[in-house]
Amino acid sequence: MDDTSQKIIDATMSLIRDKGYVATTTKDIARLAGVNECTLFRKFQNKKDIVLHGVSQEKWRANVTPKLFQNVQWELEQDLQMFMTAYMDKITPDFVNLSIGLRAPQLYEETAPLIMKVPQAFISSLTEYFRKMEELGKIAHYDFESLAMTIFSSTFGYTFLNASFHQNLTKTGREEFIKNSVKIFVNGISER
Amino acid sequence: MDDTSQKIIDATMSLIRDKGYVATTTKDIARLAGVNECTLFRKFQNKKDIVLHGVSQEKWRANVTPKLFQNVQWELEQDLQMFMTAYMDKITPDFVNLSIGLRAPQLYEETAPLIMKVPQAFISSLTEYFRKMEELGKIAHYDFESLAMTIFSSTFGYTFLNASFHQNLTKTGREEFIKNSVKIFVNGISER
DNA sequence: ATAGAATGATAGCAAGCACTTGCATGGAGG
DNA sequence: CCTCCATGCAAGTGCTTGCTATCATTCTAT
Repeated sequence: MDDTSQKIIDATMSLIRDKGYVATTTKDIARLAGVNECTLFRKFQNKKDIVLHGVSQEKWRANVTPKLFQNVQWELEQDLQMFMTAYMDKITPDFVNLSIGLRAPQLYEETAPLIMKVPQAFISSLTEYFRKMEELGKIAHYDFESLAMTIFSSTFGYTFLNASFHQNLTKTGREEFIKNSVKIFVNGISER
Repeated sequence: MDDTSQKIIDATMSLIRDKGYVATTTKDIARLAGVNECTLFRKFQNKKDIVLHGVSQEKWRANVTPKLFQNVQWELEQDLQMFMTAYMDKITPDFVNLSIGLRAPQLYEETAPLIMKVPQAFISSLTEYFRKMEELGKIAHYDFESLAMTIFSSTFGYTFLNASFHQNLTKTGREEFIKNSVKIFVNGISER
């Protein structure tokens, strides 16, 4: 990937994050990238092509892989905190807004599978983690998929709400939210 | 509101839900509403004006008011289930998609406050509910705002994920999700 | 029955859109 | 020094956009 192409991709993705795909014009892109408009079409077939190159890049892609779940200590509270922190590190407000900006009918078919990968990876890995924790005798049996969905929903929900409404919705900061939520989850599935 | 204007508003809001504000053209609107394009501009000042009339209508607005929280039984598990069920009844996938379709820079200033009202109402009412439950001696003291945020995040997260990915993300159905989540929350804040 | 209001049909406006063409320029490598 | 490739520049393509103007038609209320 030459330098000019990369500048074009970066400009495109930034604009989509801020204004959405349809509202992002090729003139905008050229201006922000600091290149002539016709250069876009020398490097890429069309506007959509730029985006598809963008979403295929590591840089513009959240990298939530099962690898993230290998670094566990088999201690429920610590591990859950680590999972949530890792998710929020990867899924920044910028990334959330980019994902929404990509929600155009013209792109949906190609980009939706990519966007969906992150939640899927998180949920299935978390479910698998719980299964192993049960094997190790550290937690009781449970509907682990439903539990993973509860934990992921709240992690995702907080991330999204924060990206959309900044700090206007709650005073609860990120670390505080994670600590308190994890405590509830841990306590919530413990036997009495 | 005369019939023609209402048809125009309905068509506009449906299209925004499906394609987003920028991708929705006035020709699209006229076709779907079954009226001539120039009629749009006889009834409304411009395209944006149609949307602003739309979002001010009960019909195109989720009605999550504190009233919803008056119908409580002061029984934690039942009440939380009722809150989550009521939220998901109001915030349908259609409404979620509409909210995202309204996220255009041209509209943001005017529509964002309206969209933000729903989470704000939910969180503050829930926090208030917990305070009263403490007064009644039904639950122990806690950081209630943080707790409300955890519960709202997971409710919102599930709703949003469901609207975006349909059933491709989890097999956990709505009732099951609510029941299991509430159990964890209730158990999670109980003393042992 | 008739006036007045609402709507349709048609045409068109300027502006903006994604995208193209032809040619000039500049810088790197042999 | 020359060649070649990447890029800039200016102009322009056909099409779509939001929006308007004019006039004909239909509906409604008295």
